[in-house]
Amino acid sequence: MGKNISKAVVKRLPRYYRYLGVLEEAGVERISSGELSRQMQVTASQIRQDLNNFGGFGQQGYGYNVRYLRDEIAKILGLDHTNNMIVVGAGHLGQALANYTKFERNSFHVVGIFDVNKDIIGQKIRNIEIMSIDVLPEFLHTHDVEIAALTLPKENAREMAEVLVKNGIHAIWNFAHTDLNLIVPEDVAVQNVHLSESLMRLSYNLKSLREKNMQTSSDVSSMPSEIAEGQE
Amino acid sequence: MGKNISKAVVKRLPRYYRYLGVLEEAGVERISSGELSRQMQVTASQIRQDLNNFGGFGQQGYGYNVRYLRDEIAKILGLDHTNNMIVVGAGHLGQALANYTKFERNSFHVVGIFDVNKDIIGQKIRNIEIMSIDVLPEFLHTHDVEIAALTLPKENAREMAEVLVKNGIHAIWNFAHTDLNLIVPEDVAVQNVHLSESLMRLSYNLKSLREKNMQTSSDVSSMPSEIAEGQE
DNA sequence: TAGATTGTTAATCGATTAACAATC
DNA sequence: TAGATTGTTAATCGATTAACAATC
Repeated sequence: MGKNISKAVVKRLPRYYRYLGVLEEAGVERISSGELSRQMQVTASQIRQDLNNFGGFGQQGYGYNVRYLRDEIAKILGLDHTNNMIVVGAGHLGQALANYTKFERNSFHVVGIFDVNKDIIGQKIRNIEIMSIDVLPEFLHTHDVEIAALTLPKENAREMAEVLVKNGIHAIWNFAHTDLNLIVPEDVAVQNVHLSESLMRLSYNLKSLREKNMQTSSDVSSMPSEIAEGQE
Repeated sequence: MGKNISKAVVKRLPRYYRYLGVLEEAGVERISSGELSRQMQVTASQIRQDLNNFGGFGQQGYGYNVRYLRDEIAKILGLDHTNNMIVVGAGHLGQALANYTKFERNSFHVVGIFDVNKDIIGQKIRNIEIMSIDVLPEFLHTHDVEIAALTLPKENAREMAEVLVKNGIHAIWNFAHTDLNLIVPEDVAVQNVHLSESLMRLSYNLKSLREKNMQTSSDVSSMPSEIAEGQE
């Protein structure tokens, strides 16, 4: 129990969950690690290793029962009960998150939205009123909130993270372009979504694919094939 | 040239870039790998190894010039020239991306937004008109577009990815809850932002921190200290 | 010059893949 | 039972960290 699961494994779990959902919807009852590995483009070995971190969910000669395995992963991820979430920062991104109804299928329910901007306080997003940051502490003490999505500019994010933690939040979904690790005690989980950084990685990959293509095409045409092979 | 850089390194580059930006704004001229490692909470060794994949940017006995290093990383990431981007899908998330002006500081400019919904076609977001998907191919042939952000429901995402690729897009920023790898040829870069999966990882981490805390607190109180230590 | 710090090689660590005995 | 496929151990691969000679 409580075995330390590597970050790499945790990163892959939601993807397994997604593929199993697609299979279940398609009416597939059982699947082998081999077949799943083909669909997901990973090795069957990795799938079996990953799952066995949490227990033996399969059966020799049969494979895995899709519905059962999916339910087990849901439990592992904490999707077997409602997770209430607040959104702190009602800018465009915060509003988009609050509007995204599909989170609810995965147990995540937005129960409050907060902002400092007086002009938008009182507006409603899907029946959820935008409230003033001033009432946030009281809200947290009177409601059962698991997760806070933080969509503020980086200037205000750290300060707000401290307020959240002080008022009992133990999970921060951080969209601000700053690191909270130094701010937040170690019993608080932080998951970063740094969109700018994701975009930069895309830009890097675009660039390096271009360079690779230019290189290989010129290699083939202008170089003796021996050297071209050597560079491959 | 064209050395294959590991994914792990590419993932860290934008974070270096961010920290160097903060340092430059603060007027810091030079920094050693040791000092940067303290601020970023990584090892100095890793910083030096990472940077040396791309060349020797430092100087023995001095460290790294902040402005110079930042500019070099910008070049590596392709931020030294304008990257035009379109947003395909003008839902809440697509609109949030189009509204996010800070991408521009990093060279990313939204030059078009597309949707199928006739009701919103013609509306403007920051001077950028929402256009019909029907005119997308023509737009791509008459404009210089590097990147397409894909913010459609998963049902339409794959089909649209094919259209984008057919019309010359080589970089897709994928927000749809589906994998495009099988759809897209290998000279097209795909960067996934699966928000639901990120949220699930947060939920997992929250859960496992809770379990760990419960465990250690009960260990200390109820077990002989030898065993408690052994489990630490 | 002496001190500081890089660039780079070598050692360690962890994650992935392969192999196969166990077993349904 | 025979065939299929898991669970798990062992082998390989890659990434991180440590160490230190080179050098500013």
